[in-house]
Amino acid sequence: MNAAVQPLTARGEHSRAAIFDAALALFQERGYESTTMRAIADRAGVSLGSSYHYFASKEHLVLEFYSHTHQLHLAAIGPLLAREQDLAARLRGTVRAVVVTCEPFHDFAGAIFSTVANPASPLNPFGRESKALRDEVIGLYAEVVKGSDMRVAPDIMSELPTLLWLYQMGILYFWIWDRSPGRLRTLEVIDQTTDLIVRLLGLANLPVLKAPRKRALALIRRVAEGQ
Amino acid sequence: MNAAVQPLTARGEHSRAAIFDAALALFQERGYESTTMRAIADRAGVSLGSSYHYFASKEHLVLEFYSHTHQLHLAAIGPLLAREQDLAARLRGTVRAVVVTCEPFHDFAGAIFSTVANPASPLNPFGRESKALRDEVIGLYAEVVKGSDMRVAPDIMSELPTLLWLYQMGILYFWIWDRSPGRLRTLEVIDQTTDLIVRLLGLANLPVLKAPRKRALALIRRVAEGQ
DNA sequence: CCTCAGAGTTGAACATGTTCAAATGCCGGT
DNA sequence: ACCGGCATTTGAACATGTTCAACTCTGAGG
Repeated sequence: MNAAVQPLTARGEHSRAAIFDAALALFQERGYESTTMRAIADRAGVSLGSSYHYFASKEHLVLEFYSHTHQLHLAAIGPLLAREQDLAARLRGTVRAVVVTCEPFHDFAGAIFSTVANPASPLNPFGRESKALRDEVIGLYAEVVKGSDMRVAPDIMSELPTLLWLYQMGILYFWIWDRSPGRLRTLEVIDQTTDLIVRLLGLANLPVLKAPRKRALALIRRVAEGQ
Repeated sequence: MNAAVQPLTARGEHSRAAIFDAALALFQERGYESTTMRAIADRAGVSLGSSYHYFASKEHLVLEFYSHTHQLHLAAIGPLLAREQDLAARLRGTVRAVVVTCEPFHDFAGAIFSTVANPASPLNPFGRESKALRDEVIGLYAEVVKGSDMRVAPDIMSELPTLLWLYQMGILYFWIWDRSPGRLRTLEVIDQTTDLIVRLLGLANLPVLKAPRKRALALIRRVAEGQ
């Protein structure tokens, strides 16, 4: 699998965009598996080979799709983060916006999660190729917390954004399976879990819990240090 | 994808076993992706078509592999469960045995997890085809708890085995990524998390925590009810 | 020994992700 | 106008999971 090429001319730029747009449309219409690279190339008006010139594999089209939805997500929560100070509201709004933003892609999101979980896949969330995007999302959660009026101790803060990113992935996995109308169950679970998280953060400051807190943090660091 | 056939003669039984053995050996030697169905058929001494007669797909070979390791796991923990009464020890031993049993397959376990996570895959842990095995594993964790001297309230007990099954999957996912020598990090994490779980179960009985406990259980049920 | 139903087996054919060497288009320099 | 180099494009060829219609084998019944 050769690395994909960045377009250097307007013509190339146009081709690349056409390929991605075609892929996005076809994924939505027919799902991930049923969309063939040939069909994508056809709709984009390019040859099969050209698709591979700009995207190293079908999965890399999905990686691009991530960035795409991430941009939509950022746009969706901008106003909220600008005005709201309450951490629970910021967190709830941010995570709700994730699933709302992804809703149009719900039907094929499941297929995508499969490749995501594969350590061998370029898309896997811990991998090199997805690092840029991962860091951006983790950074976003850092901002969600820092922009609130909640005071979080430094030792917790150093792990919290990563934990929230993991939490968001868990919510997404739940959402994939959610068949309830309007995906209401996912929204409810988000409301309850974000509330729970904020409560726990409040409790963590109690002096009584100093020892357990140290223990928990050590465990979390131990788990996280591998990456 | 047609359903696979159960062998009805000794000859068929022999073919089926040869195919599975060949697949297992090749998966270990070359990994999942690099093992082709043709190579499996070759080594098993049957034709390509025969493999599909007994296993509906390459993924179904992996499902069989699950059952296989599950049997190994059961055999490994039998003595422990028979003699040990302490819940922490039972749980630690059981989960440790999972990763120890799976150790020979570590290199290709990652590839397998990918298909597992895919809602469209027959292997996905919530799906119909893996229900039998899933129920067996959940049942095993029920036994791990019930055979201990720990008293667990009925409302918790009704969710606990499923939660422990989920927990085991989380450990396996961590184990897949673990590159530490002897997979020591995974073992450490198991020790600490099983300890944590048992402590939490102890705390859950405190009258002070009655309300939060009800809330948490309601949330868990809400999350679980979809399946 | 013959028949036959059905279990078991086969390999060619197909679909689709991927590779690659060659062809084409484009542009700055002369 | 021509050329050289580079970006871009192309589609045939390949690898591999999967399907399927035809074939072979086996054992019971007569």
